[in-house]
Amino acid sequence: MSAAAKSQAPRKRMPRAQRERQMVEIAEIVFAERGYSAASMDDIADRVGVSKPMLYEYFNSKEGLLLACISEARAQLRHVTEQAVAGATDAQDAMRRGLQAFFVFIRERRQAWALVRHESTLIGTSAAQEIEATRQQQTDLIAALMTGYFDDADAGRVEAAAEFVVGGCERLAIWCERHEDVTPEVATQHAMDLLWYGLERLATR
Amino acid sequence: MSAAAKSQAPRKRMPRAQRERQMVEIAEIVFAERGYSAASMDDIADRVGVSKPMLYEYFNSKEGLLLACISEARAQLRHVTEQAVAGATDAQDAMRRGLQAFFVFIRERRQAWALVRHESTLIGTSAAQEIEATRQQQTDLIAALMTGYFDDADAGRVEAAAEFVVGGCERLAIWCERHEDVTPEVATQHAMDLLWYGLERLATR
DNA sequence: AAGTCCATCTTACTGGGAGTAAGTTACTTC
DNA sequence: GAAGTAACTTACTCCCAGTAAGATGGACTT
Repeated sequence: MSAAAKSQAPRKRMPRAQRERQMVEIAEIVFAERGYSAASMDDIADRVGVSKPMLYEYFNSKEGLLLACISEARAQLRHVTEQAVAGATDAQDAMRRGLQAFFVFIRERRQAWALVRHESTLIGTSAAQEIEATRQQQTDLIAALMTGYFDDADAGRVEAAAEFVVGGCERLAIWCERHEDVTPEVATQHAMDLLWYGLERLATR
Repeated sequence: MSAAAKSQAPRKRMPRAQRERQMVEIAEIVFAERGYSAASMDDIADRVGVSKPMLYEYFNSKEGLLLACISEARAQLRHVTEQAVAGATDAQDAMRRGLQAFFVFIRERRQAWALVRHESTLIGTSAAQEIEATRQQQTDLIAALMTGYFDDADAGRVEAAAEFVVGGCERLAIWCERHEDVTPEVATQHAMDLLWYGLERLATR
């Protein structure tokens, strides 16, 4: 065995929970850098320093592993957004804080965000559902916020608006990635400008 | 060979262009119904009534075939949107017509739309680029429309708004799929309401 | 009408990665 | 220190994307 063994610590055993966390952590990196289908379970297993059947023991399938990664990211996103909105004084403030939290999150956790962005291949599978559930979570948060702060009783309209906001922010976040100079603050400002006052005031004819 | 042979016409030869069209048509169906990764090239080849290497001869790879499907859909979307916006009288009218064309398109061409929705697996690959290019196309159309009709000289703001609109509409379209009763007209109305006048007028505190 | 050319098409394979069966090792507990 | 079990491994199978090499039929020439 070579003298310069990379992590030749004789492969310690570790409790399931800890190993799972480690696997998810590394899988997130590999999925994000190679893409879901190009990533191989053998590769992930190697990097974790464990054999492939362990991954299957804990996550059942490649998709199950992806799912765990997405769930993790989703929980974090939920947490930061709820925290941010909690102290808001009015509707505009709440919206601004929520948007800001989102844009900060996706900048700080690019890899996790990439998992959601580079949607799964898997129509009708649980991973696709999990990604949709993440959006649903954000949509619900926004819809609840609107229902709390706004007068409009039309549920359809509130839902539609919430969906629109989620989709718009997702796109805007991707746009931000192409423009290094656009900070979360600027992104938030753009979104608020549009969302709050609309396009009408810009129209000249 | 069975008497009830499904399409036992002795497998006619046909010119490349025509065969390609047929392949794309069938691939679109199979990708949409099975999902990209679950769809197999053997299956597609069978349904076309041709052997697998023909698919590779014409499209080089599975991803190449997907790419052809997406390009096709993209061209169609571009066409209907441009046609719709062409006769507009003012900014609001242009936006409304464009949105309407989009929502009609995705209702009428669900399969094609599903290809774009169920994003590829393939980070950094040409199929992912092609999907992004489709969004870019729509973003550019909207940005051009805004630049033509609005006063705002800030390019960043116009781009951000266009991105937001594209993302919002994409989400709204998916929301529509879950609500059979939401017609393209209603979807357009929701989008216009939000986009044009913003949320401010709804806020009560 | 027979020969030549090449686009269309086929059979029969390789390689790689997802998923698994069955067995092995180290830690805990009595 | 023996038993029991959680953590782990080796060594496979099978499926599917992609390919090498060759067969076939139609169009065009002479």
